[in-house]
Amino acid sequence: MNPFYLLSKSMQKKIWDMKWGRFTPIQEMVIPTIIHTNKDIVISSGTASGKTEAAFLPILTLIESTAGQSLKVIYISPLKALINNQFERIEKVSEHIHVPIHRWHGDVDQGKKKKFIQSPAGILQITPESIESLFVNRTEHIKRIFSDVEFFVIDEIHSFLDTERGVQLRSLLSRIENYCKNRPRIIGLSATIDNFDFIRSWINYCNTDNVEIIVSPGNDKELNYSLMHFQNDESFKKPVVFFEDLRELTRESKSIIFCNSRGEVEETTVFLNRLAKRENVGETYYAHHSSIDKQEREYVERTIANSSAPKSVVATSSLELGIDIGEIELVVQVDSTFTVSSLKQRLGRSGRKKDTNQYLQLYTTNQDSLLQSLAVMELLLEKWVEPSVGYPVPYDILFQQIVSICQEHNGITEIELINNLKGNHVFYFLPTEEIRMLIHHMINYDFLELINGSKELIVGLDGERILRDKDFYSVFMTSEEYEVVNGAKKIGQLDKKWLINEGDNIILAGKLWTIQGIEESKGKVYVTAAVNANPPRYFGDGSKIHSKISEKMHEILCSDEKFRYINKEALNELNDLRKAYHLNNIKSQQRVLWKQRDSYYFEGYTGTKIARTLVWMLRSFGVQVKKYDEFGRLEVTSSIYLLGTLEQITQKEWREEELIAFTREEEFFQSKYSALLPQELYMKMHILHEIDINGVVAFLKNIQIIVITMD
DNA sequence: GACCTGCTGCGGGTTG
Repeated sequence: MNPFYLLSKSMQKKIWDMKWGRFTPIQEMVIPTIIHTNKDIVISSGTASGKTEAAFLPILTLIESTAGQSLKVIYISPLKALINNQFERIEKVSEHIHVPIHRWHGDVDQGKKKKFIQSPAGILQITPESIESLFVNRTEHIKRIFSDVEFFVIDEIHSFLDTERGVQLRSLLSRIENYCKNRPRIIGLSATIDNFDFIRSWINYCNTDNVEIIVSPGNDKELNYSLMHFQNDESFKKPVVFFEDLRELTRESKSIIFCNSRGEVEETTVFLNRLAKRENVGETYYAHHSSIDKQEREYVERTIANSSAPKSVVATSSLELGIDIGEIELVVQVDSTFTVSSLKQRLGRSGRKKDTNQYLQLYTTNQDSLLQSLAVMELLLEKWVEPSVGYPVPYDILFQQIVSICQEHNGITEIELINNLKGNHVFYFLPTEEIRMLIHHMINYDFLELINGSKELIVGLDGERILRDKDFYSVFMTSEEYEVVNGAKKIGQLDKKWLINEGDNIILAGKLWTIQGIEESKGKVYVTAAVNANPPRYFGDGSKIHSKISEKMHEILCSDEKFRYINKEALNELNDLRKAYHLNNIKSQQRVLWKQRDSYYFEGYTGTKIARTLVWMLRSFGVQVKKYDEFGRLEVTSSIYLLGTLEQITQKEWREEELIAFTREEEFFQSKYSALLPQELYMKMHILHEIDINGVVAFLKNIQIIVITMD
């Protein structure tokens, strides 16, 4: 049966009015499943395949007769921008059917929020953090608001699977369920995902069979791609010819140029605009990243979306998720992404229009990046992406949620609290003794307080301090920043860890500035225009590379594959890297230990987690690791023979705890609330997030180590 | 050698 006839009369009329030709394949599959079954559903398909409508046409059909009276659907988005975007899309579909739609996030004004609280109905579009704020600040209303909810729609659900933010969200959904007459169905909208089992249990561990995953048939778009290498100089500066080539490439097309850091975005934007100016073209390249003022960013998004001229945006992963910037013809990636899924997501931003193809240009500017880019691209072509693994033992989020739950209940006994957590979808599996240990720790440190003859728990004084801070609602870490202003105009932000002085020249938002003054108390930096400047530095986490990427890099070193999509300079560099490997006829299951006088270089080419664990194991045997990188390449200077130690590592019975003494401060796990946990629970988090003993042993057993002496 | 994401309520005043 044509899914059209499954929809309500008003939805059918709406589709007529919008002059839709036909449903997309994903819509044809999803509509009957929502209407005819009671299942949770994950809709996995590329951008612009009509996922939102696939979910909302049938949902509106099911709820339209009663949606005027109470809240039926909670739509959750990781981005405020996406809420604003989708608001218009959903409003369009539900125009004439009296289903109210409400937006709720940090930028929505109080009046609108008040109105919703007074008469909650229809659809609520909200962020995880704003759900948290409802539990904390609107406690007396939540029962009334949530009781009739029938659907949770989670947009970009893949972005929640492996993150602390996802743990928080899933906990919040559990807490909402406690107030619902019936358990709401979960509909997830996702880019391509792997590891179906994991996403099923993320949605409903009690009944994974009831989660249907609907994957759209792959698109028939042709992918055009190539890689160009421009070796940087000794001071790691990108050569001018690289920028000239990039200018040439983007002169006639609308493109996104992805860089790996905010500083590179700034540098690239300024350089490209200088080249464009030489051709008497006006501003053509726009910078986009999180430390550029929001208004400026929105201006850039609009300019790119509405421009018919070939303008381009230079961005970090800030433009990776679904923010609408119109049709993009070309995606450029400067140096390798850290994950395959990131490259896939970025490339999906081009060729969205019907009958257009996808164009991807990779640039590399150093040898590692070349090798890594090839590895990532090859894995993408093999259709591999990093599988979801979740966020293990989330005691840090448990800490935050306990504060929030105590606030929600305004007095709860320890037994009730534990029962509540045991019924929570993300905490149920944590041992009761450990939950109790955390609660008692929180009482001891005044995060919680016992009242009513020590029977009931409320938020303690130090808990209040955390709870009343506006920083409470999000669970991810952020760094402190200065606000940069030019007169009354906000330009963006600078990382406080980066030491600046008056008179320094910086690039921000693609423009050059001189720092005129720093007002520490207000956290403000005052700037005026300059003619010459350097990009600022921002500080982030280290990178964790999946084993599969490192292994692929090693495989490429061993092979003599020419890769038809790379230029001559890239092939020359690659052959240069391969020389020693080819000369010694190294095979892909082998790993080389290069010996040079008193130094040993072991090129492990394995994942970052395994590499670090290996380093700690080596240190425990007294081997001094001088340097190591995220691909497991390490340098050792030691009289102890490394080979023997590696052998011993595979034979020993390891306990994770014994590696802790050999871990440097900066190598420990860290998250927003991790420092507030009892030591024992914190170490559990560290162990499960950072240590992989079985991984190291399996890695060492699967490889054959070849010792080569270099002189 | 990184990147991204988010965020009180209330009362009292002014403005459209």
